[in-house]
Amino acid sequence: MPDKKLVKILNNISILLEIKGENPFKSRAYSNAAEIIRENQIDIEKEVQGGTLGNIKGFGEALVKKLTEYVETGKITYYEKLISEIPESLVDITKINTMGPKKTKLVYEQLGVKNINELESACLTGSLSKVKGFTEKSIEIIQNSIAHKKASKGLFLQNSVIEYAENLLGKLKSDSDIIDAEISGSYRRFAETITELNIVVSTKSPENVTKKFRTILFADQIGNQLKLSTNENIPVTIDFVKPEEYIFKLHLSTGSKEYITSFNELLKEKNVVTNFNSEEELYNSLGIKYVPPELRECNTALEKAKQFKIPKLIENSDLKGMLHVHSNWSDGKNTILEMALKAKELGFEYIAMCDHSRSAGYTNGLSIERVQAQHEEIDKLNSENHEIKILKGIESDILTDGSLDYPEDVLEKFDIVVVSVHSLFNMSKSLMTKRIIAALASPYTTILGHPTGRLLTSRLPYEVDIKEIIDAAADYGKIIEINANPYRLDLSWDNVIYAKEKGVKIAINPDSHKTTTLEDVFIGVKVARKGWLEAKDVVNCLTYDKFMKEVVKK
DNA sequence: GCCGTTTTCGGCCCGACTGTTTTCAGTCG
Repeated sequence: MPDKKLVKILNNISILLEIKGENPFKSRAYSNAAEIIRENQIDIEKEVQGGTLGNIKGFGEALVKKLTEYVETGKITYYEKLISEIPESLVDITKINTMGPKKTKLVYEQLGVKNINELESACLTGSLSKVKGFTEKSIEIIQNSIAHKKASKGLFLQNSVIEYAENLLGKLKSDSDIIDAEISGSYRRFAETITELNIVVSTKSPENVTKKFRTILFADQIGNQLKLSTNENIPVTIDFVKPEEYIFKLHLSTGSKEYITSFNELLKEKNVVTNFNSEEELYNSLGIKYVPPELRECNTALEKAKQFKIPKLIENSDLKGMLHVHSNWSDGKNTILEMALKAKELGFEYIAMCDHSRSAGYTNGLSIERVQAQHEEIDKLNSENHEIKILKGIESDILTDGSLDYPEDVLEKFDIVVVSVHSLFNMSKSLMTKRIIAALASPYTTILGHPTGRLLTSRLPYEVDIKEIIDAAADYGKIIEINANPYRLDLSWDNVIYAKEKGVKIAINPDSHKTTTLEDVFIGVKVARKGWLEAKDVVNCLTYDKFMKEVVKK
C-alpha cells in the first residue's frame, strides 16, 4: 500500500512551491514523485531501507534524502519549514475552479485570504471584485465551485470504500459466531456517492458479538450497534441482529427513505411476519416481484413490482465489447496489445481503442499521420490473431463549434467515433447544448462520451440541457455512453432512465487509461442497472459480428 | 528537482481561451 500521507505531503509541497513562485519544474518533480508512488503502489519504507529508491526514475538525490528522513522520523523538515512560511490551507484554494497558484497567491497577499471560507467571504463582501483579474463572471464561477465543494463535504465515492468494506466484511464473515453479513445502505443500492458505510450482521447472540467486535475494531457501541470510521474518516455503522431479523433488517437499511416508507405501508397492509431466509422470500410473501437493490431508490420500483414489471437487469457477463479505452499512443499507460489481452482475460470478444484526437495536445492526441500509423499497428495485431478483435476508434474532441477533430476522409476510417467535450467548459448552457447536438448530427459520430463532464465530488457538470441532448441522440440514432470511470459515472442513472424512455441505446465504457482500470466497466454496469437497463439496451452486449453489423455498419 | 549526456547544464507536454490583455500571464484539460 502506498503511503497516502506521504503522497499528500509531496503534492502539497508541489502546490506550495508553485504558489511561492519557484521553478515550476521543481514543483512538478514533487507531484511527479507523488504520482509515481501512487500509480506504482511503491512501498517507500521498503525502498528506503533497501537503498533502492534512487534507482526509480524520478527520484534523485534530493528526494531520496527527504524521503529517507520521512521514513526514519515520520516528517520532512523541508515541508515543515514551507508550511511555516505560507499557510498550508492555501492548497485547498487551488482546488477551486479558476483559482490556480498565481491567483491564490494574489488573494493571499492582497486580501490576506488563507482558506476557502475567507475566499467565500471575499466573494460576498465584494472585496474580491477589487482585485485585478477577478470579474463578475469569474467570481460567480468561484462561488459555485465553493458551494459545490461544501455540498460534497461528507460525500464519498463508492470506490473509496470498496477495499475497506470488503476487508471488514471478510473479517466479520470469518468469525465463527457470525452466520452471515452483508453491506447495506446507499453502497448496496449503488447511490452515486455515499455518506456512510452500513453493514448488517446475523448472529445468534448479538449482545455478546457486538461486545466482542467493539474490542476488535476499537469501535463505539450503542446497544447492538457499533460505530467506527475508516482511515479516510468515512463513518461505518455495523448492526448485529438475530438470524430471524437479519433479512428484514438488511432490506430495511438498503432502500432509500422514500422507498422504505412506501414499502412499510405495503407491509402494514399485508400484515406479514418478519422471519425470512432471503429478500426474494420477503417480496414473495407480499405477492410482488423482487426488486434488486439498485432499484430501491424511489416508489416507482415498488409500483412496477406490484405489476410484475421489473425487467431482467443487465449483468456483468452480458458485456462482450470493451469500448473507449486509451493506450500509450495518447495518455494511456499500456500498449494496445496489453489493453487488448487484459480485456480478453476479462472475457471480452472485442475492444475499441479510442485514443485522444489531435486537439487534445496535453494528452498527446493523435495527428492524422499517427492515426494512420496506429491503424497499421491495429491491422498487424489483428492479423496475429490474439483471440480478441481490436477496433479502430477515436475519442474525438468536440470543437467549440461542435465540429469533430479531423476532416471527413480521416473520420471515415474509424470503426467507431466517441465524441467528447474537453475544452471550454464555461460556455453558456444554450451554446454548450447546441455544440454537443451539432457533434451528434455528424454522420461520423457513434457515441457521445461523458455527456456532462462532471467529476463526482470535485467538478460540477458543465451547463448543458441533458434532456435536449438525449432527445437529439434519439433523433439522430446516436449512442450515449455511461462513462464508468468511478469519478464520472456520466451519464447519471436518472438520465439513463430518461434515455431508455426515449429509446436511446447506451454503451458502458471504462474510459480506461491502463490495464488495471479496465474492470471499472463493471461499475458502469451498476449504473446501468440503477437506470433499469437490460442487456438489449446496451450496444456492447452485442457479439462482435452483430456490433460490426449494427453499430459499425461496415 | 530530475534526466541525459556533447559529464555540466538545458530542457522538462501543449494549445486554446480569458482577461482590463495591446503582446502576455494564468488556468484548464
